[in-house]
Amino acid sequence: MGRRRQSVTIKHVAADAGVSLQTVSRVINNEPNVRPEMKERVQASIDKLGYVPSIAAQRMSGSRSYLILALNDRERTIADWRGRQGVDWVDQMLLGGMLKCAEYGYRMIFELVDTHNDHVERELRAAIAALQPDGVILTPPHSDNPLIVGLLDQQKIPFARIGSRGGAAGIALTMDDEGSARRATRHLIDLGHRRIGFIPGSPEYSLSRWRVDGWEAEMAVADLATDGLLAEGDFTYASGVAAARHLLGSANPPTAIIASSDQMALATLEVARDLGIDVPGQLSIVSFDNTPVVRFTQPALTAVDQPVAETASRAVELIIAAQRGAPRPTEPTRVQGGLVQRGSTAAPPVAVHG
Amino acid sequence: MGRRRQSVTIKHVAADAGVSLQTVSRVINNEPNVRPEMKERVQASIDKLGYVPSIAAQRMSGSRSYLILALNDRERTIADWRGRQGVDWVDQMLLGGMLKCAEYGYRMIFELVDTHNDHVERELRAAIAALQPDGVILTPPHSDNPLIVGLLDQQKIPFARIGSRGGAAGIALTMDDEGSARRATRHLIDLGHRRIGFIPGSPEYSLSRWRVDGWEAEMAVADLATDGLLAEGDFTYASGVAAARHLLGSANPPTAIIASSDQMALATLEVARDLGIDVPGQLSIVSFDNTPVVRFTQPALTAVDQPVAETASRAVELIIAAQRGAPRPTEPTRVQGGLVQRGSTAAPPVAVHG
DNA sequence: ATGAAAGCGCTAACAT
DNA sequence: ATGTTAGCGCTTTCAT
Repeated sequence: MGRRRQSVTIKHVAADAGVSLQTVSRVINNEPNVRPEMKERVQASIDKLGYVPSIAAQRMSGSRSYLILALNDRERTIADWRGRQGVDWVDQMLLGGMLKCAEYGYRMIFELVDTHNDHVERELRAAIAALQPDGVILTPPHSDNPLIVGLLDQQKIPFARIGSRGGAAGIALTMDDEGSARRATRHLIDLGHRRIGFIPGSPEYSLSRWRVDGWEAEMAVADLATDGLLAEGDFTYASGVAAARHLLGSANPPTAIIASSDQMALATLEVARDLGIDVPGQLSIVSFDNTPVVRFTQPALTAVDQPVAETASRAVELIIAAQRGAPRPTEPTRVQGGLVQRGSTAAPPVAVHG
Repeated sequence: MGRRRQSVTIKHVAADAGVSLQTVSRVINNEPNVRPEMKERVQASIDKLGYVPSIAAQRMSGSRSYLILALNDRERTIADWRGRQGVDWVDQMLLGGMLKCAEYGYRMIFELVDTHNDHVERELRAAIAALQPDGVILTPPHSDNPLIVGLLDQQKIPFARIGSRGGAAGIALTMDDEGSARRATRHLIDLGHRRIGFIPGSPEYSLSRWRVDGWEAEMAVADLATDGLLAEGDFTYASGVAAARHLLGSANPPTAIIASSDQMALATLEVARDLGIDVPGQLSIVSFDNTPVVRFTQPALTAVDQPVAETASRAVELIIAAQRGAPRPTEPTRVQGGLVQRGSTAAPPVAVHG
């Protein structure tokens, strides 16, 4: 295919309005030092000609690229897509991030990078060199990858770290994991549960720990023991099966289980079914994520809703603000999720004796 | 934030290798007229310095942008995201399209455009002017929108039309809707069904008609009547409820229903439950899409799997080929889907008499 | 087979 | 408040 040239350029607008290129540029970028009447005249020409600045040219002259790069873990994301378990993390990121970008005239470009690869840094460097994004959004586990964080910091590219409490660099945002875990625990305690088990996520994710912290804190407040109630998990269905078997097969099993992912909650439900344990009659289950499928199980699962879209949206806003010179927030932005109550939680079975 | 300059440019590489900019450019673009030894030397410098060409600069000088624009319907896509019904169309497009793009060094940018808006053309023009994409992927209903198709054709941008049989312009790809409908119908006929109802999708989508065609054709082959068996639908749950009520409430109701979307199939299942009709004992259901949730219903739904990822992948390949001068395919590319059999289909109830 | 020069569309820096 | 100039990083001419 032949070369494609811009049909309407800043030159055309300048000629049409009878002003210099610079004035047009000033109008486009909302810069000061343009008389209102001048601005109007230029805007009229822009509208008339249907002029839209070329992002490539803008970027070339040292300005913004109007591109925000969203980085997700390759392995996990592809597994989610292929698995077709209805994991809608990416959709929700697009919903929040892309739409917010559009409001500001930015675009979001999605990129997969493998955290466990030796080439992470090279991959990221390549993406940055090729696209010259104005900002980067990191999701777990990238958010706490020192190689990635260090590179971005060094290159002075504003970046958001979703699911991280941050540190010296970047803009940290969390979905209030500790608070969510506390609310889930509180919900179960309020229903009368005393023995509440917890299946954590992969230790590679900081948020896994925070959720455990939340559960422990709320249990402590209610003066409830947690011994033998913390299983092991890594977000996957398989790990959920093992964890649920472990918890439910113990001498003094819990009457409620909080799982750090829908997949593990689904696994817990399945294990309970296998063991002839009625949900929610004999066992209550709360899950994390609230992906679409949890509404279709029998019973539907009570779940912590992760505000992914809202968080992505905030990340975009914060990046654009940073790009415009806003100071780096000192505290992590905490976007609070909700607890959606469904059929999997109820009062515990009546104790036979004290 | 200050201006961000490319850290390693073609100049650095040229200096390091001791050649002209031009030679480096030739190596990058795999152009002829470079001695192998020269090429090696340049490549060594590129690797050493970690050089990656700036897409913006490449685009500026009249070359490719390495950007492919995927256009989805705004209203529908946002509704899917917000609805959180597990519609994973976007995920599957990314899975197929993005990964294929990556293979060729391209990026996919996702954009929402409102087909029903008077400004479609302006919106699209703006996106094209801003991004200068090397190709565009259209999904229904954009694929058959004459305004969009016309604009793209006129601008000589290679574009794929998913879910369209095409016409004078663009590269048409279908998911073999007619064939899939035939296979679904055949599956039910083989089980012994004679009265098979059909709930079509929105008439705004050409593929809705093709599916009806497939069903009618297969019914005709088996010498079965279709009178009173075609309902009305528009893909939504609500329309599915109305259609299912209509079909199941008729004097001579079908023993099987094919729904053109999972949502309508879900609705049919719900209506059957309300009416005390056992699935699959008294009624078989086949759905279209095979989104994640259909595995979690009771019973799980037999479904036509739409090869979205594969189709997006093919679209990218065809666009890149076109961009490199390949002739436009004369026939639509047909990517065949599969029929996933689950618990919602079985033999019809035994007839009381003839 | 290689190099030099011109220019893509835009903005930063410097005039006026 | 507006205009002029230079140059971003690269590819396309057009030399050699």
